[in-house]
Amino acid sequence: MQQSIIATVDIVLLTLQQQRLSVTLIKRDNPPFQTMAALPGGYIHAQEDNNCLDAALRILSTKTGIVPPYLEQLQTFAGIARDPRGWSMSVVYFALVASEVITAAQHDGLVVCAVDDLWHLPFDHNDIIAAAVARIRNKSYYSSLPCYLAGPMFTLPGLQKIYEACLGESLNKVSFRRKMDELNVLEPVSGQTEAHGAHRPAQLYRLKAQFKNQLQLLSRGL
Amino acid sequence: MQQSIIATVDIVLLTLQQQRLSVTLIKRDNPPFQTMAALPGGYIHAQEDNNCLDAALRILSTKTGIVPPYLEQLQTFAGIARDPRGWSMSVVYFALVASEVITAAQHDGLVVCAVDDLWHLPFDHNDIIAAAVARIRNKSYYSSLPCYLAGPMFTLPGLQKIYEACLGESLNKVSFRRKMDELNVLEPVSGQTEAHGAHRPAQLYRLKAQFKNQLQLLSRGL
DNA sequence: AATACTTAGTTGTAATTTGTAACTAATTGA
DNA sequence: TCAATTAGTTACAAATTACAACTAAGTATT
Repeated sequence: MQQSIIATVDIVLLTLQQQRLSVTLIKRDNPPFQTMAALPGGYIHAQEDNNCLDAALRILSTKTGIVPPYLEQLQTFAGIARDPRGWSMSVVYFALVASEVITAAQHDGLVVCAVDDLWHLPFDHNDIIAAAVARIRNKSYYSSLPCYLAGPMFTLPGLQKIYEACLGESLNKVSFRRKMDELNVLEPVSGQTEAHGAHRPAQLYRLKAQFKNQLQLLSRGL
Repeated sequence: MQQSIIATVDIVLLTLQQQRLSVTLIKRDNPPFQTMAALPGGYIHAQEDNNCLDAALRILSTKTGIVPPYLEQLQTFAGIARDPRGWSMSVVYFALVASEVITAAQHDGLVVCAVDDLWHLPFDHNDIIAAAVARIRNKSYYSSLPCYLAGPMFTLPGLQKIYEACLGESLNKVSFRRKMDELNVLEPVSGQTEAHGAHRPAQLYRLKAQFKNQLQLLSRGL
């Protein structure tokens, strides 16, 4: 009745490059689709991975060297059609990082591509990325999720641009600031401002300590 | 590197009994936890199940005889601690049905229990049910999801009671009707009303045909 | 048959929320 | 000193939402 199957974890690592929502791909080392760029992924190790989140963190760390501040289970994809070797199953996570983190990761074969410019990818990775983009778009309307695409410090005008890139539409300045205020996840960095050119400098903000690493919350079951 | 694992599918089959959100459990036939009530579940069959949704439908049909009008992937649970036999992984779905459907299903060992009255269940099934309840609570604020807990025909005052049971709070009559109107998923059953006692009878409504079975939409990829 | 009673459904208005424009503030360079 | 540009605030208009009071439709009672 029961049967053994191979389960993998794939991660949609999203970031912002040139104000565009982008996904991180890796050139594949092994067949099938060897040398082609695809989502970072790997097998679940039942001995060492306490759960799928651990597997996602391990794989992401091994293949990219990145520990993301935000990681959330997206969906599990399974079926006969997604892998030429036959029936397969993948638990997919999506992660958010600032682009500097990807730039700093000196791993070989990393490709960052805007999600709107993607070519045809191996497996069902186009579908998976589309699902991840839909999820972040939707959550950007009411959550602080896009903050994890910003660096450790950012200005409100800068953060607004990030939200606009996620949502694909421009936002009203006052409404945006009201929403961020209600979310209550930001704190001003006292005395710190960001000057750039002949203008009034903007106040710098950062995530409050308790929101800096969403992984801590996840491991505590929230 | 890669290793075989056993993957199961569990289903949180929710319904409304005496205006209370309730879950359907089945007495277990086999160890571990033999004879104890737990979520309906079973092994994924890679040959016959095109994807996990198919597996969920097959298991639900086999164990309860029910084909639910609404079925959605909830989350995948994995880890060492959830099963005494060791590391395990389960793709969990949640389904919604009218209570008449469960009453009509003449399968042995079915137990329907209000989610607020649950005792300690085997495996991590309490956690799983809590996640399902959180999902439906949240979605009830903006979606037509609770409609699938009603029978084929229902009145607006009756549907409001269902929404209130899902949300755990009372709703304003005018606001509720406005929301349902905006959702645009209901149609009046012409000339049909439901009389009950010495009062003005209420108009009967039903889901528009295209929303009657959400499974069709899912299999088309929406 | 008139009326009291109860629930269904609608209408009008108050309260709240959201969106916009116009203002003030702060900085640099001419 | 002032023009230019972006940051941030304030005041108000528009839209949405919540509530209360009303009308409608049925049965039971007198």
